Amino acid sequence: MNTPKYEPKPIEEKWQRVWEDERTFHTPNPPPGTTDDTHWYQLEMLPYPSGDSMHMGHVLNYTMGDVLTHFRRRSGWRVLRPMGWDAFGLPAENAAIREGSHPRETVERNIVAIRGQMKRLGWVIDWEREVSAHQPTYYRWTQWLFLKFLERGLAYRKEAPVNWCPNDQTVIANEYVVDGRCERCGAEVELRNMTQWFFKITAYADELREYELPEGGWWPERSKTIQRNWIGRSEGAEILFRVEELDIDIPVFTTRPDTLFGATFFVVAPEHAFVEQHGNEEVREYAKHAGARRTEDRAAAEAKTGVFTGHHVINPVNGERLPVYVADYVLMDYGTGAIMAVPAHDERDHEFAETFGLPIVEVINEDDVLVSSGQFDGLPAEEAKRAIVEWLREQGRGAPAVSYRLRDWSMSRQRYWGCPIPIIYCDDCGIVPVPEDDLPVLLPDIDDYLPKGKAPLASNEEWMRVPCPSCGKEGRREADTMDTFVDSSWYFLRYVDPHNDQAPFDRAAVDYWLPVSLYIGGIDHLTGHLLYSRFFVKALNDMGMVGFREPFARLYHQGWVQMGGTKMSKTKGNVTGPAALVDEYGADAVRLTILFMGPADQDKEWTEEGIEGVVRFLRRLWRVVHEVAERAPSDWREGPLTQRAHETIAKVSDDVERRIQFHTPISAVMVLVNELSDDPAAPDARFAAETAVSLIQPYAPHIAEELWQRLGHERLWEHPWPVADPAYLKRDTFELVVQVNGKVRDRLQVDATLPEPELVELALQSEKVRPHLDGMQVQKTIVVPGRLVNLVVG
RNA sequence: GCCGAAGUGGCGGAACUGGCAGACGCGCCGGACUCAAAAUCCGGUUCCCUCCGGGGAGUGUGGGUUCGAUUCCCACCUUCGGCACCA
Repeated sequence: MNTPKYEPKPIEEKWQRVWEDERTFHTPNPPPGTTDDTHWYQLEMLPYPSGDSMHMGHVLNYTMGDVLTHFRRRSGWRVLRPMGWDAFGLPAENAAIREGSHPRETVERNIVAIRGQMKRLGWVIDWEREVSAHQPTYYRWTQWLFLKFLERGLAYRKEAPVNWCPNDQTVIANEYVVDGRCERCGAEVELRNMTQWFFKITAYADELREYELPEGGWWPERSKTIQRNWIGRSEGAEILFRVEELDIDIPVFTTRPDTLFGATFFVVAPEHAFVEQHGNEEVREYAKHAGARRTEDRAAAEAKTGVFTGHHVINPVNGERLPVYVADYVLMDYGTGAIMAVPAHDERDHEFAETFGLPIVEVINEDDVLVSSGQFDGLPAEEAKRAIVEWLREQGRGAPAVSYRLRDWSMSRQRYWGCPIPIIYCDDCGIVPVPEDDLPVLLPDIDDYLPKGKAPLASNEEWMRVPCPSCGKEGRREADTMDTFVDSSWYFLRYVDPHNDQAPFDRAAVDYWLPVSLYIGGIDHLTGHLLYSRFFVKALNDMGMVGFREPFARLYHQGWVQMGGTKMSKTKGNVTGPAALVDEYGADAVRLTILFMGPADQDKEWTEEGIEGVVRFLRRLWRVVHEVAERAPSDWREGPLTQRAHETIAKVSDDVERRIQFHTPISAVMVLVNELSDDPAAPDARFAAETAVSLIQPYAPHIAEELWQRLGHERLWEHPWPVADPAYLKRDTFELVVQVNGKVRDRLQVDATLPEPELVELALQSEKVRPHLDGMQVQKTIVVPGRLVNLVVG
């Protein structure tokens, strides 16, 4: 027998050429009006082309999606599996700056390189649907959607304290400030008051806390909890406090209206308008310094600081005059930026009161009942909350209110490489949207795009000057660009209808495919991209543009592939790519290795050692299949491998489909191949070999296709996924475990049809069991049919 | 501080619904083939004791429920993640 050597490269190139020539992985949309429940939209988060190669984290992510895609396709489903590029934004622009080229050149070169690697890995991707955020055919519709949000009041401009990254020289969103630092570059962010565009994501705060998933959909509980933590909902009341001498009201938000009688002073945040309008020089001086500090630093301060403003407010519930302080422990961006201070029942207020010698009045006793609270005395605190708010409402001094931690999404960027915001400013007409027919507002090519603390586009006079669409007088363009996360908040809709030049997408097509059946991506995007996308879809649904309210029916987070204990990423520089490994061992081996490393949702340390075992397995599979092709009979007769093969089909199918688990199916096929190699001439060896090849195909499609051909067949990629015959999953005999007092004493091969009393009888007679029964009474017998007998003795 | 997840051989991990702990793979040990090596194949590999029949212990720690617990409950330890001067 002379089995040829397994050489992956020519085999992989051969089949990749076939798939490319035949457009094997192109999935056209079904004819309009098609309804079926056997379609699947498989999506993994799209990559940033900020470098010219992938790392092993990408390989894990996309290979998982690939296995699922093959599995669903062969199970008879119509599967959409696209790919695109998150090409705008800081990472790409910074990469271009580093290498001194234009961002467009950098990303387009990187896209070519990464696309080549993806094809070399043999992934099932419908390249005819490829989109990239930086192409005018795409960002035209990003701009169009922005205008729709503007019409609905969901995009707006305001001056507000925003996070400024001094290194990247742009505003960044709250969601991408981590521990007070820029998520991209690690620089400490500063708070700056700036006029910016925002998306009103807070309008959907409550809805985003709920998950309106379709039937069969699921999100990990952990993911939902993290999003809910981020949104942060507190129920309470808004209460008006009057400054008599100024004839103004200052609202506060509190979760503890029951403690209103215990308020002994009042505090506004340094950034509060009251300070600017009514503060004396000392107050404003304090506020200026305190307000410039980051929240993290304020929280870390050893002692409470503040200044009395000289003003007083009236407590609406008892008419007491409370001194108004400005203090930096009150934050402008939560609640109303002002608080009623109840030192007896709030730690921070207590600390402040101690420092400044302010009175402390207890209004709730140990039984959680109100005291010293006028007509509310004796009420349990929970009841008092409602009663006091109701009383305030009657007086016109308060109302129930809900406060969120979530802030509106600040989306203007003072950088060049992004989607232009389609707005024109006119001295007479104000903020004027660019008419739809004039879209896209093209991003001009400029030589000097370096960040300089203000939008680089602003210095391009020719581009900036434009007639006002409303009155025709000269206006000026918005020079900021959009946050990259705007681009990626709707890309999954564009894939469905990527070449549409009349609309961002066709509603019928989108309603057919969406929500995404399974979305795979890193958990780090939970409070950013994933929240933004859900907001977009809910808003689009309210605008009648899509027929669903959640973009992603199921969500799966792959674990980090780490090196040296930290996540592989370009910023950290600890990156290993697949290219060299693919050259040396082949794409199939790399695909198997990354999935065989362990549960896909767990973090893992990358090591090349694992690839050896996988390569051994592939060589063994190769050899055994050749032996089978040569020696096994071509007609099938049942043998011991038949049952094993059916068991493997059941195991692999269930793991992939229901459990979304990828490493145990590989083990199962290894077991089958190991047994097959013991007897490659068995009467059912051919069936076992075909089964092994068929089951490993989603993981290792090239070698599987080649071996399938050598077994005399064609086109495994469209061959129906095997189905386990239940008749073979039942065993005629089983191994009966015999326990005495819970300890295993014997294992007996017994007929599966034996009734329980006979199983007990066999157990009692076992040579290995009898010594353990000596001088003992059998008090109880437990029989688990098909498994074990436990004799309880004493 | 609040909320959540996870702890199993030398290593990655398996055991899905309370029923054989350690599948599969790595590594290691021994053997075959070879002048030799690589590759490949075969056998062994949780720990302790052993008269080689077997016996005992064992899934972070301590308790509990149960005939039976890696799995369920309670407490604790460790690690990781989210939120945190959020009123």
